[in-house]
Amino acid sequence: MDTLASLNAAQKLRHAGVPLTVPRLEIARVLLTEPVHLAADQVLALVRERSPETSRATVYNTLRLFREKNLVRELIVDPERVVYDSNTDPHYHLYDVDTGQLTDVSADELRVVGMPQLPGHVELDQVDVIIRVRGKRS
Amino acid sequence: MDTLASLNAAQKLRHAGVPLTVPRLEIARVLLTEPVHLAADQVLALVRERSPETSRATVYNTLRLFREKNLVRELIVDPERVVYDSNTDPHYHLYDVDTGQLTDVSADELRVVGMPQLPGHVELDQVDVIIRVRGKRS
DNA sequence: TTCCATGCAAAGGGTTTGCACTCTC
DNA sequence: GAGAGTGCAAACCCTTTGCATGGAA
Repeated sequence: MDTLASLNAAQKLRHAGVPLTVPRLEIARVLLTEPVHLAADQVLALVRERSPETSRATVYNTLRLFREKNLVRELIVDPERVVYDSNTDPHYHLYDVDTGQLTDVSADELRVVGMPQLPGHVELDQVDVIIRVRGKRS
Repeated sequence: MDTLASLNAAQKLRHAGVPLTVPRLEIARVLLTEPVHLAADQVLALVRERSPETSRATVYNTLRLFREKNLVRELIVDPERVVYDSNTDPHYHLYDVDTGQLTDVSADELRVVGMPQLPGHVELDQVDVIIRVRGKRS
């Protein structure tokens, strides 16, 4: 239900300590009410369906803010564009390089074994696993 | 030794079925004589040290060609630029998001367990693992 | 001569920046 | 009224493209 979904989005923003504004709520509604993989331009287009005056800069600013607050995760799978993933739990990805389709792979299903020891001056940020597939060439 | 290194590069090109040209040899010398991680612009700069007339377009064309011939591997770790890796054996990467430093992690050391079954219409291209680290925030 | 490769410059596309305006506390 | 957030447009940067020239088979 739309109202409930919007509520959840607002709650997530508050919980993350993000001051509420109209554009942020609209972006959160698009991005944070269900698990999605969206590029910035797709977010902009979806937000503009309801708030046509929303600016590109605001979307980019907000996406950066959401990332800093760990509300979304950036996926670097394609040099063309960054994809924002609203699932911030540890998980991995299957990426079809032909279609651009991204699919989650749960961390239960797939594990990374034998993590190397890290240099002393750094700490782990995150582990990305991208299983790249393509249409069969037969 | 430079002559030998260049020879190896030329041999790799021949073995891959890539017709030899001066720019290709220069690029191969930079990229294929030892394991490196280089962005296109770095390749261009290094090549121009010896062949200042080399064009950007030729470098990009050649990098694409080398990738198609599996002489190099593209690493998508940073939305800013694509990195070319002259190590085409299966292996993974440690990436310092603060410094941009890339380090190889061998496939002996680290394993990906529990590969999901792929949809019938696709085939595996490659598996990327990027361990993202950052400087410790004391 | 035909085709491929190269160089140069300009275009393209995603992202960021500068700046003025508005709103809020 | 100070600071944050927004919108608009232009700037930016990496990469690709168009096109004319030059060489190799």
